[in-house]
Amino acid sequence: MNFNNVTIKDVAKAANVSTATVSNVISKTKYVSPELTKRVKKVINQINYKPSKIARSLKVNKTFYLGLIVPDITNPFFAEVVRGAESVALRENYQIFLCNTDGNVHREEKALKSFYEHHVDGIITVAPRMKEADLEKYFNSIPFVIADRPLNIKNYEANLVYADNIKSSYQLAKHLIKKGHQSFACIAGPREVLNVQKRIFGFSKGLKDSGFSEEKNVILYGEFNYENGFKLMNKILELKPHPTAVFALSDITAWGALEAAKSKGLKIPEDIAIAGFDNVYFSKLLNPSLTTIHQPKYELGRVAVNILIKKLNNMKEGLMKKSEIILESKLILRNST
Amino acid sequence: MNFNNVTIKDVAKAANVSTATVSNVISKTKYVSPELTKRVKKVINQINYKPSKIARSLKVNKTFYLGLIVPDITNPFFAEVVRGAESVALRENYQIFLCNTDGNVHREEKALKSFYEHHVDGIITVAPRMKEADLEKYFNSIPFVIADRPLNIKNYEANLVYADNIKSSYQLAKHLIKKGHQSFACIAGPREVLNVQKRIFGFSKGLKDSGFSEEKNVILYGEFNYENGFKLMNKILELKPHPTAVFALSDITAWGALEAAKSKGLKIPEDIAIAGFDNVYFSKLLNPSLTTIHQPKYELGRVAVNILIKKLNNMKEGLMKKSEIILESKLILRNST
DNA sequence: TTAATAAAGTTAATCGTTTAACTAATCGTT
DNA sequence: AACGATTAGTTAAACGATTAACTTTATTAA
Repeated sequence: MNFNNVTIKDVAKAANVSTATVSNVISKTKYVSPELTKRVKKVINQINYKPSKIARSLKVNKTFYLGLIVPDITNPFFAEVVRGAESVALRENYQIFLCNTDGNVHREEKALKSFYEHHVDGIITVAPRMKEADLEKYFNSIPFVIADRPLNIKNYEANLVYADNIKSSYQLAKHLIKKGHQSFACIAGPREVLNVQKRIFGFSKGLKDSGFSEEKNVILYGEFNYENGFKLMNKILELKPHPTAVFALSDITAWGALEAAKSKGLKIPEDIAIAGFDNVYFSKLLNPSLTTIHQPKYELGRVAVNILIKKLNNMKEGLMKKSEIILESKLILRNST
Repeated sequence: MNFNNVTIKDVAKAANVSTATVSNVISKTKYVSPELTKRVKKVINQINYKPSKIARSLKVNKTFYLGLIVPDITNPFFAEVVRGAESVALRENYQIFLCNTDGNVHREEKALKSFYEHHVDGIITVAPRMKEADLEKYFNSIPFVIADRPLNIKNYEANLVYADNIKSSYQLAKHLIKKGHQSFACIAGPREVLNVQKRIFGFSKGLKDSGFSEEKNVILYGEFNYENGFKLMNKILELKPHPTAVFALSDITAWGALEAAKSKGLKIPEDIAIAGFDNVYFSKLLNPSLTTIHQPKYELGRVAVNILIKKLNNMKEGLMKKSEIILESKLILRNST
């Protein structure tokens, strides 16, 4: 690998052909005789010519770049989504631009603008926080897939992928009831997040169907992080008598909750049961291991990019239909409940 | 944001000026009269013109892309490095291409080639596994920073950043000795990794300086992951009598080791002490919390990109000097030892 | 008054590809 | 033999910016 910029003209000159022929040898879009093909290929190897993707992008108006926006790669949930996304992007010869936003709407907008100016072919955004109306502006103007945010598809020409929130939350409620619990709490994420609303909905429905009234379920909202899990669990424990089963709507908040309970000397699951959501890799290593709801994270990334690329390939035919893919989630019973 | 491709020509036509003037208004490289400036800016806003970075890249031969290669973003250690890298890249208006390699040399090469063809301005590679001679080919031909791999700088014109391995490993040995341990084991990473060699070196030196012979320290090599920590800890426990203090050379292997010991019914740190390396966020949440050596991960990423960009800016002046920055690491005592 | 200089724009070449339009040679038919 | 069709290659115009070289007009100095 040398870095002197050899161009297609150098190849053409050395092989004594036109640049068009070199281009055709490389892209195989037109027949070139074996002799010329051989000659050109030989020169390409000799002078180590690598076509400039920048120049190509400019000409054909396609970059093979994908923009990927996530809240925080440090969160193992999103890290796995990214790996999934990357796996199919690489297979299809797309390169990924990554941006972290920490759930900050302003930074989401900045990332989108930047991607736009860099002429990415498409964008996938994971768990975006911006308002639906703002989001809509973008996905109406550039190929776009929204992962992990269950919009009401009826209202939008959007392409969505997310895991089912309701069914498994419902199952979790049933499971906790079967274990004999009578009073419950949820450590939710931010109130406006649709995933949160759906998980709460499923869980509440499970309780209601077993005859528990709404007062039997304390719901506290906050950010999806460890500190918040810790803090809100302490709030819950101040209630007398306190709920005996806690549903944290993400694993990392569940970890915080677990730690808070342990530091107060409570035994888990005997004194209080705790469940999470996501089934992040390390949740099974906790002590006690965490009951949680598995989300197919890698798959989420995979599917998102798949849809996006399918969309890009269909653009010629003018297709840009809406779509909604709901992946299966699954209740995983472990020792914390 | 609309996606009809308005170009500089459209602006020029609408404002009744030349494209050169438009360009000068935007880049401020030449004086343009207030009247024209105003007219041009107005048009730019009206038709929502965004300059094509692709076209610009082609012309000025600079992309403002940076390639970032990491083994696995799912590993919280690398995730933090990436965040650090991103923070300064964004500040300096660079976009980051991300590639995961799972420590696979072949995929490292593929990523490098791909970055090269995409005309990234520079590459930072975190903990690369390829042979030094191969690595050298690349960092001699494209602006390059190697993070988290302590080459012997005397032999190379390389730019390095990594955290000190030796001193803190030495301190850990001393700490374990003070706790009364007499026989030791290391669950190392792959034998050929320089970080591994240095950590082992520091740890061994600590033992030797206190009069322990080499036979008192069992060293087992393997990959840096949870499963391997689990497996090798089981091997260690088969020894009779088994070592009472174990140094796992990364936190995630330490977690595996911890779990293996616990599942055999051993009490930690009473029956066996375990320490890790990295101080990944979640290590303090384990039960017991993990004694470990803190690496400034975010800082590692920050510094790497800083050096790279400094290098890019100095390229005009022909500067491409070697450099080596060793960040401080720090022993963190917790409950597992 | 006039030549030289400076100021404010414009023109057009350029970056490295792709590709439509063209040319020249060959082939097949009648 | 002559015509059109096919084949295999070349030429040159894009793509959308930047920028050196140029033009035109205004300003200055002697």
